[in-house]
Amino acid sequence: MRRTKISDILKDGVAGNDYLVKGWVRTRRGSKQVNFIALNDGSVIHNLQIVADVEKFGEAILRRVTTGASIAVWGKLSASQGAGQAVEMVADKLEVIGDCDANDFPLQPKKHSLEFLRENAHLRFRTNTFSAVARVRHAMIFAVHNFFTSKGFVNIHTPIITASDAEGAGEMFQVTTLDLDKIPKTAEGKVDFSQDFFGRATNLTVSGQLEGELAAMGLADIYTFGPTFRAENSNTTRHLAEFWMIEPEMAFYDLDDNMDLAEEFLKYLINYAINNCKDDLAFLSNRLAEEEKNKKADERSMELIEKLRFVVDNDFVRLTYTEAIEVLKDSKPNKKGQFKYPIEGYGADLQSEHERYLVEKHYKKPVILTDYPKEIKAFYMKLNEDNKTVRAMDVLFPQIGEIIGGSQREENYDKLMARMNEMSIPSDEMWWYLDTRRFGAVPHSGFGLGFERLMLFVTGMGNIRDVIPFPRTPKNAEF
RNA sequence: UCCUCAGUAGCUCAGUUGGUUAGAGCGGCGGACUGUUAAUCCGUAGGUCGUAGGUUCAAGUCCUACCUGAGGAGCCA
Repeated sequence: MRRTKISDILKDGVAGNDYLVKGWVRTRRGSKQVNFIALNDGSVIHNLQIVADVEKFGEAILRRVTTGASIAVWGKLSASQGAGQAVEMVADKLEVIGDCDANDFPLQPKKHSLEFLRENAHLRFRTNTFSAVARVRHAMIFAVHNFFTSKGFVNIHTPIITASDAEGAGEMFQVTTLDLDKIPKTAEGKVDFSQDFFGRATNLTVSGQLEGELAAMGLADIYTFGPTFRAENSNTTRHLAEFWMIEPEMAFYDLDDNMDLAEEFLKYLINYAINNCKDDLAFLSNRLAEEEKNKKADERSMELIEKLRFVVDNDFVRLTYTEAIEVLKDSKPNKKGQFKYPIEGYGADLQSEHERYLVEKHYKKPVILTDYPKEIKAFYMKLNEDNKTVRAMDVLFPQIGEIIGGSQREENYDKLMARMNEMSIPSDEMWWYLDTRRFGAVPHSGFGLGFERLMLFVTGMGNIRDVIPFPRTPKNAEF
């Protein structure tokens, strides 16, 4: 008999039919006569209840059916006599596939803290919360490719090892095969990278954008979806040293086209989750409510699915940095001195507290801020007519802040060179990037979406380390 | 990196102004129980109180340093 997944049994299993299921035991309970086994195989958040007659199987084998053990069960599906589940399986035959010493197994049939599960990242796939997150994560990965495929975008694998250290997106991890105990030095006493594997200094990528732009200057609409590495010593609930980023890059798109795409993209992804991850989202919604039940009413977040619907159903607010500064300057917290960093006027770098005020208090919906002062943005962003601001856009979400950062790119060779010189970007190393501005340059735009930040929003989880299987953060690369 | 808080049994936590043999619930183990829903009931084992110093007659409790974790900030996605 072939194994049937529990998700399939719950969806279209026929009472009276025989099935074979395999999975991991969540709990076993019962009396002298009958045992109930909650079995989960990862295909769905729900367990299948196995009913096992004690006399039929004997104590010896049932004792081995402990929390965490893997078993195979042959049996007949039937309507459940007990409350709590519609169907259950009455076992005819039961085999223990892998024993699990209940004394040593860290997971117990009870609530565990997320911190504890993080320290047991190798086992947390067996928990409701984490398996739900993992399934939603997969659905979102699929939806990303679906969205871009439907729009005729081409997925590009940009390099993970890069020689460019000029991307300006943060501290980089160095990649080397040099013996760190015997580093070859040049005559000037510097590290002699000519002896290194690539014959030059290399790093892990902090962004696929520059290479993405090259591809867009030929394929027109491309996107990347790959790992990204930042060696920042960031210790927050929304930063990882290794994360996944989606970076579309579109020829002939101006900033408005870019914003339209970003908004449509986010709404598509969230809508996809609502329609395709119902059970997992319902569970995660409960989990969130449970976690926040001790909070004051006004500090609780909106119900998860309601929150997702809200984003899908409403237009994002779009305003320029300069307009945002005016709003913030006239805001109550600013006048009452409640901001740690008071807003004086144009030029201020917006802090988290300001972004949160705009998104969570003032507009109460996602906000796209555009046209930031050039001083606080990257060199490649297109300069506006005013010579002061650049065509940047940040999409700000409640709780998580910046979920997307993007811009229209500077396609004018001279202006780009000027900006690079102003910001001391070594243009000679970037000859290949500059070449696109020499040969058939076109207006183009793109953005980067932090995949795990999207996951935070969709799942309602509070810590980015819980929406990626094996988080990489400062001092943590255990698994 | 900075600020704040925390580290006591396998897990979640309590431990009163420093004062006898450090507690609970859950989990484990043993037993009871005719269908359970994190089952219930009875019994039982289990702790160098994060590490290293220091103050004191006496430290889980006070002080210092370090380690680890969490939350916030910065950097950003």
